[in-house]
Amino acid sequence: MSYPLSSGHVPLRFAAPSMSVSLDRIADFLGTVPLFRELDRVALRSFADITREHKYGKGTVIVSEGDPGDALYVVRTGEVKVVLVAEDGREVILGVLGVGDHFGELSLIDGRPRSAHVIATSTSSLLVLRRADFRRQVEQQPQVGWALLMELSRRLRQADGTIGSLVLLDVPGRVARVLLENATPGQPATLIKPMTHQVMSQMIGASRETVSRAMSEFQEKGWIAVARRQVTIVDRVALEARARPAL
Amino acid sequence: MSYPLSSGHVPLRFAAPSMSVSLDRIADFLGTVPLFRELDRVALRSFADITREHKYGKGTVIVSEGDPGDALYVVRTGEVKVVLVAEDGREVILGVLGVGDHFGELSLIDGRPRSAHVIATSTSSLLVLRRADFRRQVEQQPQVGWALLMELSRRLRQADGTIGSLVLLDVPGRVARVLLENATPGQPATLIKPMTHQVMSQMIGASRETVSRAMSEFQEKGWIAVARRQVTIVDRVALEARARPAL
DNA sequence: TTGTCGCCGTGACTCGGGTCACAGTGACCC
DNA sequence: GGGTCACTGTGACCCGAGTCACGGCGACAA
Repeated sequence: MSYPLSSGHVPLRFAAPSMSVSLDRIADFLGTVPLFRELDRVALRSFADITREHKYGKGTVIVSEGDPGDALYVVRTGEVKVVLVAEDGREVILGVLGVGDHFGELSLIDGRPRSAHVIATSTSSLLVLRRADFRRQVEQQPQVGWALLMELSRRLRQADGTIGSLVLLDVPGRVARVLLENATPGQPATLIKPMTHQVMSQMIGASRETVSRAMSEFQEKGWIAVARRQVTIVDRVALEARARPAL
Repeated sequence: MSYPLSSGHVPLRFAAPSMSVSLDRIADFLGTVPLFRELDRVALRSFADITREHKYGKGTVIVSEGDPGDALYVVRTGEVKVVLVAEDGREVILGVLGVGDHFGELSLIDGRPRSAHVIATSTSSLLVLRRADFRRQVEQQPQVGWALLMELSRRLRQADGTIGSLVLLDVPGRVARVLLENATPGQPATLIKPMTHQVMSQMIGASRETVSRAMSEFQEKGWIAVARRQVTIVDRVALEARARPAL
Protein backbone atom coordinates (compact mmCIF):
# COMPACT_ATOMS: atom_id res chain seq x y z
CA MET A 1 0.00 0.00 0.00
CA SER A 2 2.91 2.36 -0.74
CA TYR A 3 2.74 5.28 -3.11
CA PRO A 4 5.29 7.84 -4.24
CA LEU A 5 5.59 10.80 -1.92
CA SER A 6 5.07 13.79 -4.16
CA SER A 7 8.67 14.01 -5.17
CA GLY A 8 9.67 16.30 -8.00
CA HIS A 9 7.69 19.35 -8.95
CA VAL A 10 4.56 20.47 -7.15
CA PRO A 11 1.61 22.37 -8.66
CA LEU A 12 1.32 26.11 -8.12
CA ARG A 13 0.99 27.00 -4.50
CA PHE A 14 -0.04 30.28 -2.93
CA ALA A 15 -1.07 29.64 0.66
CA ALA A 16 1.06 29.13 3.71
CA PRO A 17 3.52 26.25 3.21
CA SER A 18 2.37 24.25 6.25
CA MET A 19 -1.22 24.17 4.99
CA SER A 20 -0.20 23.17 1.48
CA VAL A 21 2.01 20.44 2.76
CA SER A 22 -0.92 18.92 4.60
CA LEU A 23 -3.12 19.31 1.53
CA ASP A 24 -0.47 17.53 -0.50
CA ARG A 25 -0.54 14.67 1.94
CA ILE A 26 -4.30 14.53 1.68
CA ALA A 27 -4.06 14.52 -2.09
CA ASP A 28 -1.56 11.67 -1.86
CA PHE A 29 -3.96 9.78 0.32
CA LEU A 30 -6.91 10.38 -2.01
CA GLY A 31 -4.83 8.96 -4.83
CA THR A 32 -4.87 5.62 -3.05
CA VAL A 33 -8.68 5.58 -2.81
CA PRO A 34 -10.32 3.75 -5.73
CA LEU A 35 -12.91 6.52 -6.09
CA PHE A 36 -10.19 8.98 -7.08
CA ARG A 37 -7.62 6.64 -8.53
CA GLU A 38 -7.99 7.86 -12.11
CA LEU A 39 -7.29 11.48 -11.27
CA ASP A 40 -4.06 13.34 -11.93
CA ARG A 41 -2.28 15.31 -9.23
CA VAL A 42 -3.93 18.59 -10.06
CA ALA A 43 -7.38 17.09 -9.78
CA LEU A 44 -6.43 15.30 -6.57
CA ARG A 45 -5.35 18.61 -5.13
CA SER A 46 -8.63 20.23 -6.05
CA PHE A 47 -10.47 17.46 -4.24
CA ALA A 48 -8.12 17.76 -1.27
CA ASP A 49 -8.97 21.46 -1.21
CA ILE A 50 -12.61 20.76 -0.45
CA THR A 51 -12.05 18.28 2.36
CA ARG A 52 -12.29 18.91 6.09
CA GLU A 53 -10.82 16.43 8.49
CA HIS A 54 -12.80 15.25 11.53
CA LYS A 55 -11.83 12.95 14.36
CA TYR A 56 -14.26 10.62 16.10
CA GLY A 57 -13.67 8.63 19.26
CA LYS A 58 -14.47 4.93 19.48
CA GLY A 59 -18.20 4.42 19.72
CA THR A 60 -19.14 7.85 18.37
CA VAL A 61 -22.14 8.01 16.06
CA ILE A 62 -20.96 9.71 12.88
CA VAL A 63 -24.24 9.73 10.97
CA SER A 64 -27.68 8.57 12.10
CA GLU A 65 -30.39 6.88 10.07
CA GLY A 66 -33.03 9.42 9.09
CA ASP A 67 -30.72 12.43 9.23
CA PRO A 68 -30.70 14.68 6.23
CA GLY A 69 -27.36 13.92 4.67
CA ASP A 70 -25.21 16.15 2.58
CA ALA A 71 -21.67 14.96 2.90
CA LEU A 72 -19.41 12.19 1.71
CA TYR A 73 -16.96 10.67 4.18
CA VAL A 74 -13.64 8.98 3.44
CA VAL A 75 -11.97 6.95 6.18
CA ARG A 76 -8.42 8.19 6.57
CA THR A 77 -7.51 6.26 9.69
CA GLY A 78 -9.42 3.92 11.96
CA GLU A 79 -12.52 1.86 11.30
CA VAL A 80 -16.26 2.43 11.23
CA LYS A 81 -19.30 0.18 10.97
CA VAL A 82 -22.49 0.76 9.00
CA VAL A 83 -25.43 -0.56 11.01
CA LEU A 84 -29.19 -0.72 11.17
CA VAL A 85 -30.42 -0.41 14.74
CA ALA A 86 -33.79 -1.72 15.91
CA GLU A 87 -35.68 0.01 18.68
CA ASP A 88 -34.86 -2.79 21.09
CA GLY A 89 -31.16 -2.30 20.47
CA ARG A 90 -30.47 -5.21 18.15
CA GLU A 91 -27.97 -4.29 15.44
CA VAL A 92 -27.41 -5.48 11.89
CA ILE A 93 -23.97 -4.72 10.52
CA LEU A 94 -24.23 -3.85 6.84
CA GLY A 95 -20.54 -3.26 6.50
CA VAL A 96 -17.26 -2.55 8.21
CA LEU A 97 -15.21 0.16 6.53
CA GLY A 98 -11.49 0.65 6.89
CA VAL A 99 -8.86 3.04 5.58
CA GLY A 100 -9.66 4.22 2.06
CA ASP A 101 -13.32 3.21 2.21
CA HIS A 102 -16.05 5.80 2.00
CA PHE A 103 -19.71 6.21 2.83
CA GLY A 104 -22.51 8.71 2.52
CA GLU A 105 -22.72 8.70 -1.27
CA LEU A 106 -26.35 7.61 -1.35
CA SER A 107 -27.66 10.76 0.31
CA LEU A 108 -25.23 12.72 -1.80
CA ILE A 109 -26.71 11.31 -4.96
CA ASP A 110 -30.42 11.21 -4.29
CA GLY A 111 -30.74 13.79 -1.55
CA ARG A 112 -32.76 11.44 0.64
CA PRO A 113 -32.10 10.91 4.35
CA ARG A 114 -29.32 8.63 5.57
CA SER A 115 -30.30 5.00 5.31
CA ALA A 116 -28.25 3.68 8.23
CA HIS A 117 -26.15 4.62 11.21
CA VAL A 118 -22.39 4.86 10.91
CA ILE A 119 -20.45 4.40 14.14
CA ALA A 120 -16.71 4.53 14.79
CA THR A 121 -15.43 1.17 16.03
CA SER A 122 -12.05 2.66 16.81
CA THR A 123 -10.76 6.19 17.04
CA SER A 124 -11.02 7.38 13.46
CA SER A 125 -10.17 10.31 11.32
CA LEU A 126 -12.49 11.02 8.40
CA LEU A 127 -12.26 13.37 5.46
CA VAL A 128 -15.58 15.12 4.90
CA LEU A 129 -16.64 16.45 1.50
CA ARG A 130 -19.79 18.55 1.42
CA ARG A 131 -22.35 17.94 -1.28
CA ALA A 132 -22.20 21.20 -3.20
CA ASP A 133 -18.40 21.21 -3.32
CA PHE A 134 -18.26 17.58 -4.29
CA ARG A 135 -20.81 17.90 -7.07
CA ARG A 136 -19.00 20.86 -8.53
CA GLN A 137 -15.77 18.89 -8.59
CA VAL A 138 -17.39 15.80 -10.06
CA GLU A 139 -18.77 17.85 -12.93
CA GLN A 140 -15.16 18.72 -13.81
CA GLN A 141 -14.04 15.12 -13.38
CA PRO A 142 -16.44 12.67 -14.96
CA GLN A 143 -14.13 9.76 -14.14
CA VAL A 144 -15.26 10.10 -10.56
CA GLY A 145 -18.88 9.58 -11.63
CA TRP A 146 -17.83 6.39 -13.31
CA ALA A 147 -15.88 5.25 -10.26
CA LEU A 148 -18.99 5.90 -8.17
CA LEU A 149 -21.02 3.68 -10.50
CA MET A 150 -18.42 0.94 -10.11
CA GLU A 151 -18.53 1.25 -6.35
CA LEU A 152 -22.33 1.18 -6.14
CA SER A 153 -22.39 -1.83 -8.46
CA ARG A 154 -19.99 -3.65 -6.21
CA ARG A 155 -22.09 -2.92 -3.18
CA LEU A 156 -25.31 -3.92 -4.88
CA ARG A 157 -23.83 -7.24 -5.91
CA GLN A 158 -22.67 -7.76 -2.36
CA ALA A 159 -26.04 -6.80 -0.89
CA ASP A 160 -27.86 -9.18 -3.21
CA GLY A 161 -25.44 -11.92 -2.23
CA THR A 162 -26.14 -11.23 1.43
CA ILE A 163 -29.88 -11.44 0.83
CA GLY A 164 -29.39 -14.74 -0.92
CA SER A 165 -27.31 -16.16 1.89
CA LEU A 166 -29.76 -15.00 4.56
CA VAL A 167 -32.56 -16.85 2.82
CA LEU A 168 -30.80 -19.89 1.41
CA LEU A 169 -28.11 -20.73 3.96
CA ASP A 170 -28.22 -21.95 7.54
CA VAL A 171 -26.07 -20.20 10.12
CA PRO A 172 -22.95 -22.35 9.68
CA GLY A 173 -23.20 -21.73 5.94
CA ARG A 174 -23.32 -18.01 6.51
CA VAL A 175 -20.39 -18.20 8.89
CA ALA A 176 -18.39 -19.99 6.21
CA ARG A 177 -19.34 -17.23 3.82
CA VAL A 178 -18.10 -14.35 6.00
CA LEU A 179 -14.90 -16.23 6.67
CA LEU A 180 -14.26 -16.57 2.96
CA GLU A 181 -15.19 -12.95 2.31
CA ASN A 182 -12.72 -11.73 4.89
CA ALA A 183 -9.88 -14.03 3.88
CA THR A 184 -6.72 -12.61 2.34
CA PRO A 185 -4.83 -15.39 0.55
CA GLY A 186 -1.13 -15.39 1.33
CA GLN A 187 1.83 -17.49 2.31
CA PRO A 188 2.18 -19.54 4.35
CA ALA A 189 -1.55 -19.46 5.06
CA THR A 190 -4.64 -17.51 4.13
CA LEU A 191 -5.56 -15.38 7.11
CA ILE A 192 -8.88 -13.92 8.11
CA LYS A 193 -9.39 -10.39 9.31
CA PRO A 194 -9.73 -10.69 13.10
CA MET A 195 -13.22 -10.06 14.38
CA THR A 196 -15.21 -11.11 17.40
CA HIS A 197 -17.97 -13.69 17.21
CA GLN A 198 -20.32 -10.95 18.32
CA VAL A 199 -19.52 -8.86 15.25
CA MET A 200 -19.77 -11.85 12.92
CA SER A 201 -23.14 -12.75 14.38
CA GLN A 202 -24.44 -9.25 13.67
CA MET A 203 -23.17 -9.41 10.11
CA ILE A 204 -25.05 -12.60 9.34
CA GLY A 205 -28.16 -12.22 11.46
CA ALA A 206 -27.42 -14.89 14.02
CA SER A 207 -26.71 -15.13 17.72
CA ARG A 208 -23.23 -14.98 19.17
CA GLU A 209 -23.60 -18.48 20.61
CA THR A 210 -24.55 -20.08 17.32
CA VAL A 211 -21.56 -18.51 15.59
CA SER A 212 -19.36 -19.80 18.37
CA ARG A 213 -20.68 -23.33 17.86
CA ALA A 214 -20.19 -23.11 14.10
CA MET A 215 -16.59 -22.01 14.55
CA SER A 216 -15.94 -24.89 16.96
CA GLU A 217 -17.42 -27.29 14.44
CA PHE A 218 -15.19 -25.95 11.65
CA GLN A 219 -12.14 -26.34 13.87
CA GLU A 220 -13.02 -29.91 14.79
CA LYS A 221 -13.40 -30.75 11.14
CA GLY A 222 -10.03 -29.20 10.42
CA TRP A 223 -11.37 -26.57 8.04
CA ILE A 224 -9.94 -23.65 10.00
CA ALA A 225 -7.31 -23.18 12.68
CA VAL A 226 -7.37 -20.62 15.46
CA ALA A 227 -4.27 -19.45 17.27
CA ARG A 228 -4.29 -16.49 19.58
CA ARG A 229 -7.54 -15.17 18.07
CA GLN A 230 -6.06 -15.30 14.57
CA VAL A 231 -8.14 -17.51 12.28
CA THR A 232 -6.55 -19.18 9.28
CA ILE A 233 -8.23 -21.18 6.57
CA VAL A 234 -6.99 -24.74 6.29
CA ASP A 235 -9.50 -26.29 3.90
CA ARG A 236 -10.87 -23.60 1.65
CA VAL A 237 -12.67 -26.05 -0.60
CA ALA A 238 -14.67 -27.50 2.27
CA LEU A 239 -15.64 -24.03 3.44
CA GLU A 240 -16.72 -23.02 -0.02
CA ALA A 241 -18.90 -26.11 -0.29
CA ARG A 242 -20.47 -25.32 3.08
CA ALA A 243 -21.19 -21.77 1.92
CA ARG A 244 -23.06 -22.96 -1.14
CA PRO A 245 -26.84 -23.35 -0.91
CA ALA A 246 -28.21 -26.89 -0.73
CA LEU A 247 -25.10 -28.94 -0.17
CA MET B 1 -48.85 7.75 -17.32
CA SER B 2 -49.71 9.60 -20.57
CA TYR B 3 -47.23 11.56 -22.61
CA PRO B 4 -47.57 13.71 -25.74
CA LEU B 5 -47.42 11.74 -28.96
CA SER B 6 -44.70 13.39 -31.00
CA SER B 7 -46.99 16.03 -32.43
CA GLY B 8 -45.48 18.95 -34.31
CA HIS B 9 -42.14 18.79 -36.02
CA VAL B 10 -39.96 15.70 -36.10
CA PRO B 11 -36.15 15.61 -36.28
CA LEU B 12 -34.44 14.91 -39.59
CA ARG B 13 -35.31 11.55 -40.98
CA PHE B 14 -33.64 9.63 -43.76
CA ALA B 15 -34.61 5.98 -43.50
CA ALA B 16 -37.73 4.23 -44.68
CA PRO B 17 -40.85 5.76 -43.08
CA SER B 18 -42.08 2.54 -41.50
CA MET B 19 -38.82 1.97 -39.65
CA SER B 20 -38.63 5.55 -38.46
CA VAL B 21 -42.18 5.48 -37.26
CA SER B 22 -41.39 2.51 -35.08
CA LEU B 23 -38.21 4.19 -33.85
CA ASP B 24 -40.26 7.23 -32.98
CA ARG B 25 -42.56 5.08 -30.94
CA ILE B 26 -39.59 3.54 -29.16
CA ALA B 27 -38.20 7.00 -28.49
CA ASP B 28 -41.59 8.01 -27.07
CA PHE B 29 -41.51 5.00 -24.85
CA LEU B 30 -37.95 5.65 -23.65
CA GLY B 31 -39.07 9.15 -22.71
CA THR B 32 -41.33 7.59 -20.08
CA VAL B 33 -38.48 5.63 -18.50
CA PRO B 34 -36.82 7.45 -15.59
CA LEU B 35 -33.37 6.53 -16.88
CA PHE B 36 -33.93 8.62 -20.00
CA ARG B 37 -36.43 11.15 -18.69
CA GLU B 38 -34.07 14.12 -18.88
CA LEU B 39 -33.29 13.65 -22.55
CA ASP B 40 -34.66 15.71 -25.42
CA ARG B 41 -36.24 14.12 -28.47
CA VAL B 42 -33.07 14.04 -30.49
CA ALA B 43 -31.20 12.19 -27.76
CA LEU B 44 -34.12 9.83 -27.24
CA ARG B 45 -34.02 9.01 -30.93
CA SER B 46 -30.33 8.27 -30.78
CA PHE B 47 -30.93 5.86 -27.93
CA ALA B 48 -33.88 4.33 -29.79
CA ASP B 49 -31.52 3.82 -32.72
CA ILE B 50 -29.32 1.46 -30.74
CA THR B 51 -32.10 -0.73 -29.36
CA ARG B 52 -33.16 -4.14 -30.59
CA GLU B 53 -36.48 -5.54 -29.52
CA HIS B 54 -36.75 -9.13 -28.27
CA LYS B 55 -39.79 -11.16 -27.24
CA TYR B 56 -39.71 -13.78 -24.50
CA GLY B 57 -42.43 -16.29 -23.67
CA LYS B 58 -43.62 -16.79 -20.11
CA GLY B 59 -41.04 -18.73 -18.12
CA THR B 60 -38.14 -18.03 -20.48
CA VAL B 61 -34.77 -17.40 -18.89
CA ILE B 62 -33.57 -14.06 -20.24
CA VAL B 63 -30.22 -13.91 -18.49
CA SER B 64 -28.55 -16.48 -16.24
CA GLU B 65 -26.38 -15.94 -13.21
CA GLY B 66 -22.73 -16.32 -14.14
CA ASP B 67 -23.19 -15.43 -17.80
CA PRO B 68 -20.90 -12.80 -19.18
CA GLY B 69 -23.20 -9.85 -19.60
CA ASP B 70 -22.93 -7.03 -22.01
CA ALA B 71 -26.37 -5.63 -22.51
CA LEU B 72 -28.94 -3.49 -20.76
CA TYR B 73 -32.59 -4.50 -20.97
CA VAL B 74 -35.65 -2.28 -20.71
CA VAL B 75 -39.05 -3.89 -20.20
CA ARG B 76 -41.39 -2.60 -22.87
CA THR B 77 -44.32 -4.90 -22.18
CA GLY B 78 -44.88 -7.75 -19.78
CA GLU B 79 -43.16 -8.59 -16.50
CA VAL B 80 -39.94 -10.29 -15.43
CA LYS B 81 -38.50 -11.44 -12.11
CA VAL B 82 -34.94 -11.20 -10.88
CA VAL B 83 -34.09 -14.33 -8.89
CA LEU B 84 -31.33 -16.22 -7.21
CA VAL B 85 -31.72 -19.96 -7.70
CA ALA B 86 -30.21 -22.55 -5.35
CA GLU B 87 -29.08 -25.91 -6.65
CA ASP B 88 -32.04 -27.60 -5.01
CA GLY B 89 -34.44 -25.35 -6.87
CA ARG B 90 -35.35 -22.90 -4.13
CA GLU B 91 -35.72 -19.36 -5.44
CA VAL B 92 -35.23 -15.93 -3.90
CA ILE B 93 -36.98 -13.14 -5.73
CA LEU B 94 -34.82 -10.02 -5.63
CA GLY B 95 -37.28 -8.01 -7.65
CA VAL B 96 -40.23 -8.01 -10.00
CA LEU B 97 -39.86 -5.62 -12.91
CA GLY B 98 -42.68 -4.18 -14.97
CA VAL B 99 -43.06 -1.84 -17.93
CA GLY B 100 -40.40 0.88 -17.89
CA ASP B 101 -38.08 -0.95 -15.50
CA HIS B 102 -34.66 -2.08 -16.60
CA PHE B 103 -31.97 -4.52 -15.60
CA GLY B 104 -28.48 -5.59 -16.57
CA GLU B 105 -26.74 -2.34 -15.69
CA LEU B 106 -24.39 -3.95 -13.18
CA SER B 107 -22.60 -6.07 -15.76
CA LEU B 108 -22.70 -3.13 -18.09
CA ILE B 109 -20.87 -0.97 -15.56
CA ASP B 110 -18.32 -3.29 -14.06
CA GLY B 111 -18.01 -5.92 -16.76
CA ARG B 112 -18.46 -8.76 -14.29
CA PRO B 113 -20.76 -11.73 -14.86
CA ARG B 114 -24.49 -11.47 -14.26
CA SER B 115 -25.33 -11.65 -10.60
CA ALA B 116 -28.77 -13.25 -10.89
CA HIS B 117 -31.22 -14.94 -13.21
CA VAL B 118 -33.90 -12.91 -14.92
CA ILE B 119 -36.97 -14.85 -16.01
CA ALA B 120 -40.10 -13.69 -17.84
CA THR B 121 -43.18 -14.13 -15.65
CA SER B 122 -45.44 -13.26 -18.56
CA THR B 123 -44.89 -12.91 -22.27
CA SER B 124 -42.65 -9.90 -22.47
CA SER B 125 -41.03 -7.65 -24.98
CA LEU B 126 -37.68 -6.16 -24.05
CA LEU B 127 -35.51 -3.49 -25.58
CA VAL B 128 -31.88 -4.56 -25.63
CA LEU B 129 -29.00 -2.08 -25.67
CA ARG B 130 -25.54 -3.50 -26.18
CA ARG B 131 -22.71 -2.31 -23.99
CA ALA B 132 -20.50 -0.57 -26.54
CA ASP B 133 -23.41 1.28 -28.13
CA PHE B 134 -24.80 2.28 -24.78
CA ARG B 135 -21.50 3.55 -23.40
CA ARG B 136 -20.92 5.63 -26.49
CA GLN B 137 -24.32 7.23 -26.10
CA VAL B 138 -23.90 7.83 -22.38
CA GLU B 139 -20.67 9.69 -23.00
CA GLN B 140 -22.70 12.12 -25.11
CA GLN B 141 -25.44 12.33 -22.48
CA PRO B 142 -24.04 12.65 -18.98
CA GLN B 143 -27.55 13.04 -17.54
CA VAL B 144 -28.00 9.33 -18.13
CA GLY B 145 -24.98 8.60 -15.96
CA TRP B 146 -26.57 10.62 -13.22
CA ALA B 147 -29.90 8.84 -13.65
CA LEU B 148 -28.06 5.54 -13.36
CA LEU B 149 -26.53 6.68 -10.07
CA MET B 150 -30.00 7.59 -8.82
CA GLU B 151 -31.35 4.20 -9.80
CA LEU B 152 -28.51 2.26 -8.20
CA SER B 153 -28.89 4.33 -5.04
CA ARG B 154 -32.57 3.49 -4.91
CA ARG B 155 -31.85 -0.20 -5.27
CA LEU B 156 -29.09 -0.19 -2.71
CA ARG B 157 -31.35 1.48 -0.17
CA GLN B 158 -33.99 -1.11 -0.93
CA ALA B 159 -31.54 -4.00 -0.67
CA ASP B 160 -30.25 -2.75 2.68
CA GLY B 161 -33.84 -2.45 3.88
CA THR B 162 -34.49 -6.03 2.82
CA ILE B 163 -31.43 -7.23 4.69
CA GLY B 164 -32.63 -5.40 7.76
CA SER B 165 -36.09 -6.90 7.57
CA LEU B 166 -34.75 -10.41 7.04
CA VAL B 167 -32.71 -10.15 10.20
CA LEU B 168 -34.91 -8.02 12.45
CA LEU B 169 -38.47 -9.00 11.52
CA ASP B 170 -40.44 -12.20 11.91
CA VAL B 171 -42.38 -13.51 8.94
CA PRO B 172 -45.63 -11.62 9.62
CA GLY B 173 -43.60 -8.43 9.93
CA ARG B 174 -41.99 -9.06 6.57
CA VAL B 175 -45.37 -9.79 5.03
CA ALA B 176 -46.64 -6.46 6.32
CA ARG B 177 -43.61 -4.84 4.78
CA VAL B 178 -44.15 -6.22 1.25
CA LEU B 179 -47.81 -5.30 1.45
CA LEU B 180 -46.90 -1.70 2.23
CA GLU B 181 -44.23 -1.62 -0.44
CA ASN B 182 -46.67 -2.78 -3.08
CA ALA B 183 -49.52 -0.53 -2.04
CA THR B 184 -50.67 2.28 -4.29
CA PRO B 185 -52.70 4.80 -2.28
CA GLY B 186 -55.90 5.83 -3.99
CA GLN B 187 -59.62 6.36 -3.59
CA PRO B 188 -61.70 4.75 -2.33
CA ALA B 189 -59.03 2.39 -1.00
CA THR B 190 -55.34 1.74 -1.21
CA LEU B 191 -54.88 -1.35 -3.32
CA ILE B 192 -52.03 -3.81 -3.42
CA LYS B 193 -50.48 -5.18 -6.57
CA PRO B 194 -51.95 -8.68 -6.92
CA MET B 195 -49.46 -11.46 -6.29
CA THR B 196 -49.68 -15.03 -5.17
CA HIS B 197 -48.65 -16.11 -1.70
CA GLN B 198 -46.02 -18.24 -3.36
CA VAL B 199 -44.38 -15.18 -4.91
CA MET B 200 -44.59 -13.19 -1.68
CA SER B 201 -42.99 -16.01 0.22
CA GLN B 202 -40.05 -16.06 -2.18
CA MET B 203 -39.64 -12.32 -1.85
CA ILE B 204 -39.32 -12.44 1.93
CA GLY B 205 -37.60 -15.78 2.46
CA ALA B 206 -40.49 -17.64 4.00
CA SER B 207 -42.70 -20.61 3.18
CA ARG B 208 -45.95 -20.29 1.28
CA GLU B 209 -47.89 -21.65 4.25
CA THR B 210 -46.51 -19.14 6.74
CA VAL B 211 -47.38 -16.26 4.43
CA SER B 212 -50.87 -17.68 4.10
CA ARG B 213 -51.27 -17.77 7.87
CA ALA B 214 -49.98 -14.23 8.25
CA MET B 215 -52.47 -12.99 5.65
CA SER B 216 -55.31 -14.76 7.44
CA GLU B 217 -54.25 -13.17 10.69
CA PHE B 218 -54.19 -9.69 9.14
CA GLN B 219 -57.68 -10.23 7.77
CA GLU B 220 -59.05 -11.38 11.10
CA LYS B 221 -57.60 -8.30 12.75
CA GLY B 222 -59.22 -6.13 10.12
CA TRP B 223 -55.95 -4.71 8.82
CA ILE B 224 -56.51 -5.81 5.24
CA ALA B 225 -59.46 -6.98 3.16
CA VAL B 226 -59.38 -9.52 0.35
CA ALA B 227 -62.02 -9.71 -2.35
CA ARG B 228 -61.58 -11.79 -5.45
CA ARG B 229 -57.83 -11.98 -4.91
CA GLN B 230 -57.57 -8.20 -4.70
CA VAL B 231 -56.01 -7.09 -1.42
CA THR B 232 -56.78 -3.67 0.02
CA ILE B 233 -55.27 -2.02 3.05
CA VAL B 234 -57.78 -1.12 5.75
CA ASP B 235 -55.54 -0.14 8.64
CA ARG B 236 -52.27 1.16 7.31
CA VAL B 237 -51.05 2.34 10.68
CA ALA B 238 -51.38 -1.11 12.21
CA LEU B 239 -49.51 -2.66 9.31
CA GLU B 240 -46.73 -0.11 9.59
CA ALA B 241 -46.38 -0.83 13.28
CA ARG B 242 -46.20 -4.56 12.54
CA ALA B 243 -43.49 -3.94 9.95
CA ARG B 244 -41.29 -2.09 12.43
CA PRO B 245 -38.64 -4.06 14.30
CA ALA B 246 -39.30 -4.82 17.96
CA LEU B 247 -42.94 -3.90 18.39
C1' DT C 1 -71.52 -30.97 -16.61
C1' DT C 2 -66.93 -32.89 -15.26
C1' DG C 3 -62.05 -32.84 -15.24
C1' DT C 4 -57.81 -30.47 -14.51
C1' DC C 5 -54.92 -26.97 -12.63
C1' DG C 6 -53.20 -23.36 -9.90
C1' DC C 7 -53.82 -21.28 -5.69
C1' DC C 8 -55.26 -20.95 -0.77
C1' DG C 9 -56.16 -22.58 4.27
C1' DT C 10 -55.13 -25.43 8.11
C1' DG C 11 -53.64 -29.07 11.20
C1' DA C 12 -49.69 -31.98 13.01
C1' DC C 13 -44.98 -32.81 13.52
C1' DT C 14 -40.12 -31.51 13.69
C1' DC C 15 -36.03 -28.93 14.28
C1' DG C 16 -32.75 -25.02 13.72
C1' DG C 17 -31.39 -21.73 16.22
C1' DG C 18 -32.50 -17.99 19.75
C1' DT C 19 -32.28 -17.19 24.73
C1' DC C 20 -30.67 -17.85 29.35
C1' DA C 21 -27.27 -19.03 32.50
C1' DC C 22 -22.62 -19.90 33.73
C1' DA C 23 -17.95 -21.26 33.62
C1' DG C 24 -13.46 -20.54 31.54
C1' DT C 25 -9.68 -17.69 29.50
C1' DG C 26 -6.71 -14.18 28.15
C1' DA C 27 -5.17 -9.34 28.12
C1' DC C 28 -4.36 -5.35 30.49
C1' DC C 29 -3.76 -2.34 34.41
C1' DC C 30 -3.16 -1.21 39.22
C1' DG D 1 0.26 -10.63 42.29
C1' DG D 2 -5.01 -9.81 41.90
C1' DG D 3 -9.04 -7.41 39.83
C1' DT D 4 -11.53 -6.03 35.97
C1' DC D 5 -13.22 -6.52 31.42
C1' DA D 6 -14.12 -8.31 26.97
C1' DC D 7 -14.50 -12.38 24.70
C1' DT D 8 -15.43 -17.48 24.07
C1' DG D 9 -17.50 -22.33 24.98
C1' DT D 10 -21.35 -25.22 26.29
C1' DG D 11 -25.48 -27.13 28.21
C1' DA D 12 -30.70 -26.80 28.76
C1' DC D 13 -34.89 -25.15 27.25
C1' DC D 14 -38.29 -23.55 24.04
C1' DC D 15 -40.51 -21.29 20.21
C1' DG D 16 -41.04 -19.70 15.34
C1' DA D 17 -41.41 -21.36 11.25
C1' DG D 18 -40.36 -25.05 7.77
C1' DT D 19 -42.28 -29.38 6.03
C1' DC D 20 -45.76 -32.73 4.99
C1' DA D 21 -50.26 -33.83 3.96
C1' DC D 22 -54.72 -32.81 2.77
C1' DG D 23 -59.12 -30.68 1.55
C1' DG D 24 -61.52 -26.78 -0.66
C1' DC D 25 -62.33 -23.52 -4.24
C1' DG D 26 -62.54 -20.76 -8.34
C1' DA D 27 -61.30 -20.55 -13.37
C1' DC D 28 -61.19 -22.34 -17.57
C1' DA D 29 -61.42 -25.98 -21.34
C1' DA D 30 -63.50 -30.05 -23.41
